[in-house]
Order: sequence, then C-alpha cells, then structure tokens
Amino acid sequence: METPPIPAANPSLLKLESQLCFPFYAVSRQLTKAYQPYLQALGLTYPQYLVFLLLWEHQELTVKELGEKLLLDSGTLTPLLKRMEQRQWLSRRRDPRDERSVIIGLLPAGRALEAQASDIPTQMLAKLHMSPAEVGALRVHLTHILAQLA
Amino acid sequence: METPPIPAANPSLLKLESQLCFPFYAVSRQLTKAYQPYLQALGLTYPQYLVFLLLWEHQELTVKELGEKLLLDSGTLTPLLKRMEQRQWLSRRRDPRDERSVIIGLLPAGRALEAQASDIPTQMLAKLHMSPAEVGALRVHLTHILAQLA
DNA sequence: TAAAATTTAATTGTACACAATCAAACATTA
DNA sequence: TAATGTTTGATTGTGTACAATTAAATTTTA
Repeated sequence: METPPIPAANPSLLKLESQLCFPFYAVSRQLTKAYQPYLQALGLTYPQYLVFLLLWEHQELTVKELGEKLLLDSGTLTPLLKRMEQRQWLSRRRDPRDERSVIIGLLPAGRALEAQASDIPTQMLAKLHMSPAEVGALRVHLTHILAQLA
Repeated sequence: METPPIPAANPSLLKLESQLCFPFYAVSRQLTKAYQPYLQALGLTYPQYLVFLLLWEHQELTVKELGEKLLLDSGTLTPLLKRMEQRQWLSRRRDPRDERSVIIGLLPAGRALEAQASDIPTQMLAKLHMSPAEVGALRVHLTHILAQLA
C-alpha cells in the first residue's frame, strides 16, 4: 500500500522544476562545457582560464586577491596555481614585504596564451543566441544577485 | 584566410568583468553555499538534495533518467548514489526487464527527509531578496538559456 | 539467427570546490 | 617587548564533475 505523500508547506516548491538554484547550477556547468573545445585547444581548464583573465589584465596578483575576485579559497587555488606553475605559465613567490602573501606573476608562456584566447569571448557569444544587449542586461542582473549573496 | 587573430577585436571582452559565464559560475557556487546550513542539518550535499527532489516526486528513477534530468553523467552519479545507498536513503537494483538499467528507489529513511526539507525552498527565497514574480521570471529566462545550451 | 551496432552503468584518472585545521608571519596591546 | 590576536597560504579529507574507457545487455541488421 502507498504511503501518503508528506504534506510540505507548499508541496509544489519542493520540486526540481520549482527551483531557481538548479537552473543556475545547470547553466553554469553547461556553459563550462561550451568553453571546452576552445579551452582544450589551449590546454586550459575553465577555472584556469578565469585566473588568466585576471593575470592578463593585472600581470601580478596575490593568491588572496585572486581568491577575492573569483570567490575561491586557497584550498582550490593553491593546487590549481601549482599546476599552472608547472606549465611555466606563471610564477609563485612570497612577497618580501609580507612573507605571508604569495604573489602570482604572469610568465611569457602565459602571456602568449592571451593572443590565442582573444577570439574565445566572441565565439562564445555566438553560441548563446543572444543579442549583446541581452547579454549585457543579464550580466548586470546576475552581478546584482551575486552581490546579494556574497 | 581566417579572421586576424592576434589583437582581440575588442580587448575589453577578455576581462573577467566582461564575461557572462563568470557570474553564472559564481552565483551557482554562492547559491550552493547559501543552502549549506539547511542541508548540513539533514546531512545532505546539494547534488544529493537535487536527487531527493526528483525521488520525492517520482519514487523510482533509473540512473539514466536522473542523469537526463540533472544533466549529470554516471561518473558523477554512481559514487554519489552509492553514498546515499549506504545511508539507507535509497536502493539500487538492476531492472529485471533490462539488466543494463539500474533503478534507484526511495527508502523510508529517504522519504522521511522530505518533511524535514519542506521549509528549505521558502527559507532560500527569503535569502534572495527577490519577489516571487522576479524569481519566476528569472527561472523562465534561465531555463530558456539552458535549453539553448543543452 | 548470428554478427554488428547501440545502449547503459561502472570504472579510471584528472581537476576542481570547500570545510576544517595548521603553521608561519605580521600586527596589536598591555 | 612579550603575550595575544589576526592574517595568509598550505594541507587534509570528503565530495562532486567529467572525459575516456570498459563491459555487459539489448537491439538491429544482414
């Protein structure tokens, strides 16, 4: 015999289709997958690409600064950065003025990747089937939500 | 000949702040963190919660069906489901009518969690500082983007 | 129907994510 | 300045994610 369903306060809210979180989770992973062909050609993972976006702009950043900008902690960044260091893409050294800090610096091989990555944003925009205006509006919206959460 | 590669058509596109993907990635992780206090009280991780949302509704689903609905593959689901099986939350058995399929079934301990989870959606909505109408519109928007990508 | 192709999970290996803890370096203060 | 507290990364352990491969079961086809 069937057990009657437990009466939730509002049963319909406890369904996958009612969730706001799931589309975020799923879109995030599908977007990462959409980057795959471009990133794989450069031997990069998506989080590594994000680190490069920051280093191409700033040349040098501490682990703490990278973590603040990407919302990632050292447990994620330290091994990721060590892998990128092994590939000679970046350097890791203590700040002589504050030995607690580790400065991540762009190396020539890492700088050279910027030219090869320059087409990626445009190619990704094409995949989204959205106008630049739509993309811009959505980015503003998401950034606002992120500010509420973080 | 191909498009000229070296200088990006628009250099500003290759910045973290220009990306649409990053807000999705960051919001997704921050949302998962926002669930933490509620899920930890039940001993659940976020992907395990998603599996339960489907099982509370459907009682039984194959690994393939779970994978299709959550956009996750067996390399992710198999170990996750084995952990949930160890907790007696669900059962795993081959479909006698097609021995390739594994049927995941809700067990009493898993069913009992539904009542404890029933308040989570409402509590999460409160954290978002958004009206139900806004949330609904955004969910529709994201679901549409997901359909484009998946 | 036997062989080939397809479907479905499981396995393997790499790379995140993050909570919790640790240790060193720096800052503060009594 | 010595003791206390804070900051910063690294480490450890658990749990996803996913590509690639494998193996078994089923379906299709010659």
